[in-house]
Amino acid sequence: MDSNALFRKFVAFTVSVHEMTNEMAKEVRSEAITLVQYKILQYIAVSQPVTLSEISDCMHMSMPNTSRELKKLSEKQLCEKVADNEDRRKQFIRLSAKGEAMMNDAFQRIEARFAERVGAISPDEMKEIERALDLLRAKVFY
Amino acid sequence: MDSNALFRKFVAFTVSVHEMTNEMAKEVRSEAITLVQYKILQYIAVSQPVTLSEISDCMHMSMPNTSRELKKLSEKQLCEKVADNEDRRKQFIRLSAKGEAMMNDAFQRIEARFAERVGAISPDEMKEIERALDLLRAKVFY
DNA sequence: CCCTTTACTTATCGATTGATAAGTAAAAAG
DNA sequence: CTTTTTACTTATCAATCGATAAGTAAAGGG
Repeated sequence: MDSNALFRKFVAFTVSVHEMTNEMAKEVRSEAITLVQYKILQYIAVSQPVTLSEISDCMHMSMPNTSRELKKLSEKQLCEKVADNEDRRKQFIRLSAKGEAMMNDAFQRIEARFAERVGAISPDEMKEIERALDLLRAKVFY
Repeated sequence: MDSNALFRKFVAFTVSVHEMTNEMAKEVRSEAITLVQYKILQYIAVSQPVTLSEISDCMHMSMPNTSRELKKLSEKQLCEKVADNEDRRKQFIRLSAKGEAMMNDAFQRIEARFAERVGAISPDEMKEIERALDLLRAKVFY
């Protein structure tokens, strides 16, 4: 297998990942928030505490737009901003209790779909999948 | 490792995939098209020929919106619709020569970034990555 | 042959989004 | 101690997008 064929496989793979995650996000997200806001909450949930700049970088949104969306999420009481005492320009952003509840609910529902999809897998298979995720994250999607 | 930990890893993984692919799409896509249109072209490139319904399903867009975006892409002469002789309600959608050229250019640039990222890998590592992609596609992202 | 379903189109409308300009306040650099 | 840079905010505006209603034309089923 040459490098070009591997690359084609990589592209097709990313298309599949997008298809599946978008499907899950659609099923799972509350109607109180938009898809963009859901993705921001998901990122915060996975990486908290985060700064606004980090969200902006990771989501590839401009700072003004990130700030606006975060304001909306704060107004909906789904996340909180805590000033950094070391550097008062910065703020650490975390999910609020309500945000945690919403995301836990969403994650549980995705997890149910994930479990259903992965099926009754053996511990060996689980390890295999885990190793594959680790490998790709380390070498490709870092 | 329990199933929940694997699930968390899965979520973090999908966030990474999104981050990387969005970054690449931003770098690579022509300003003549929107991000949504770029993703549609990418899907067509990987799966052609496709029907409008398939694009609609895979991209999780409604048929009217898919039809509209496809019309825009046709007007830009980036894709073509060919009626199916078996079932004249259907149409097969393909990239036009211009669309192929645009996507080949985009893919080449992504491939360069991919190669840079994967680095000078050994054939063994390449096989490992390939197997990981295959495994995850078969068991998780199908 | 009619009725229903499938595949797709056209049109409309409000909400979300992205881009940009301009500003604040704190930290770091000179 | 002034200047610059960093981190973030506020405001504005057009473009895009998602959702919905209504329609066409071909295929399939009874």
